[in-house]
Amino acid sequence: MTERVVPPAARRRRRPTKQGVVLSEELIVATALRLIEEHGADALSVRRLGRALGADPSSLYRYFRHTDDLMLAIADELIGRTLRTWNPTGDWRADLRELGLRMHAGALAHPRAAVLSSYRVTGRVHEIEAVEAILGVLRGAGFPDAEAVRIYHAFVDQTLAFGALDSASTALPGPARAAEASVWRATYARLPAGTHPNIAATARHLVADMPRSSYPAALELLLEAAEARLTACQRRPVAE
Amino acid sequence: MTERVVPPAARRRRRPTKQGVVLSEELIVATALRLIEEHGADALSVRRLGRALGADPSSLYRYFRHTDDLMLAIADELIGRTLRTWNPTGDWRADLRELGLRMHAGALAHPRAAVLSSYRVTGRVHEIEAVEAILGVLRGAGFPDAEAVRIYHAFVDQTLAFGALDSASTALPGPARAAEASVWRATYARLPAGTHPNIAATARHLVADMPRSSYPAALELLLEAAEARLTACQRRPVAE
DNA sequence: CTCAACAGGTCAACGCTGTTGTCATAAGGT
DNA sequence: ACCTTATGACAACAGCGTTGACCTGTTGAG
Repeated sequence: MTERVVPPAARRRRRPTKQGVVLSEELIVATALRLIEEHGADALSVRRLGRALGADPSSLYRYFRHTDDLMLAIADELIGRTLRTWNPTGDWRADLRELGLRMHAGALAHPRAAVLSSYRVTGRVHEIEAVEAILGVLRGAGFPDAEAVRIYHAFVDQTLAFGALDSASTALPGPARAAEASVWRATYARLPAGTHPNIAATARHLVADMPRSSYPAALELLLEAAEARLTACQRRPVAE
Repeated sequence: MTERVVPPAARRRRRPTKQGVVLSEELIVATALRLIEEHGADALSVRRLGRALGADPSSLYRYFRHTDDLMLAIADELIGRTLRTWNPTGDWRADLRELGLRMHAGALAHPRAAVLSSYRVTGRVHEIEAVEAILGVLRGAGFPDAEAVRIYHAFVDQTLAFGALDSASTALPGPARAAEASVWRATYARLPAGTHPNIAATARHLVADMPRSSYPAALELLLEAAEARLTACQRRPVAE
């Protein structure tokens, strides 16, 4: 088969579909995001997307080689949107905290897309910008290269992983979600101290803490550990 | 439609399939796990599972209402297996590290089940046992109750989140997964220092580090931060 | 020892999915 | 104004989860 997809730069003939829509990579991604948000992750299929766009499903294969390509484009768009609203101040810890919380919030704002795209490495422009920026913050703070990459990796994966996890629970169908929320009060808080001493002793804290996301706390722990390593590095510098 | 699924307790007539197999919930779950292990996550479909069992696909609907039900049964089995092989030694840091790595490995071994079950609070026996055990480790180490719950929450969510994240990437269809692995070498490592100085400077480390899971590193960071907090608490005890 | 009830296996069909080979046509460069 | 070809449309394929209807072997009661 001859290559079906034409690189965006080479596209010139903007021929409308039967229903009068002029397709483009941007329009397709935007429509996909809208579909996901409005009707759930399951609503995203090539056929439904085609219908929503007013085009034949097979037309999309002129823009994306397969559905996976489309997912990567969606993921990159999400990264771009988040990055655009972030302006670092120079304080590495504050900057990373801010970016982490922003990415997490961004994921929660598009739960279904976040779940689908969190685990992809896109290699696209927005992602590259993000990598460059975060590495810049860490190296600027004085982390040696190897350590900077290690912290970067843990930071990014932690943020994406929690984003997907928390998105997944907010995306649960209504009743199931309510049931989950009450388990801590209804089940755990009632366990007798005799059989479950540790749960019983901390029940109050569990009920208060567990229904909320632990991402902020986990992020803080990561930043604390990173700072400790930084001072350790600076006290006794390592050869790279 | 009258209810198709009969509760396991009520099952009595063990009628063999045409190919002579006697079905059961246990056999179905075991076969599903075997399928996933032997032929990858994509190999698990109702039809393939039926074929592997020597039964008509629709027979499975006598045991599970839908595929999700089956996935949850598989997940429950996994939790059980993981807990059963963990025996704490008394060293809180080593014990948490061991449990975290075990849970993560368990998730990776059965990616599909992990992705589906990571964000659910079941409130079932195995889960309760795990909560009690982890809280016991932390409180035994000397963490005050509130801090113990905070650490527990971050620890568990981080483990589940990374388990799901890493599972999701291993569950990618073959070609997509290979593509991801090569992005760091093919795209990132080739960016010029002029436009992307930080990526260029750390390219070597990125290529080496990024294709691997960052969970072990993230876990270590969490444990380090926890230890720091513990010594801080012990130096200046807080009123609870 | 017989026999009716019914649990549980089977069959066929529905509508959905991603994907591709082929064809038609209008846009753009010349 | 023409010719090329980019790009949209169509039809078809195999595979998916799921369900309603049907058939049959097992079972416990009489």
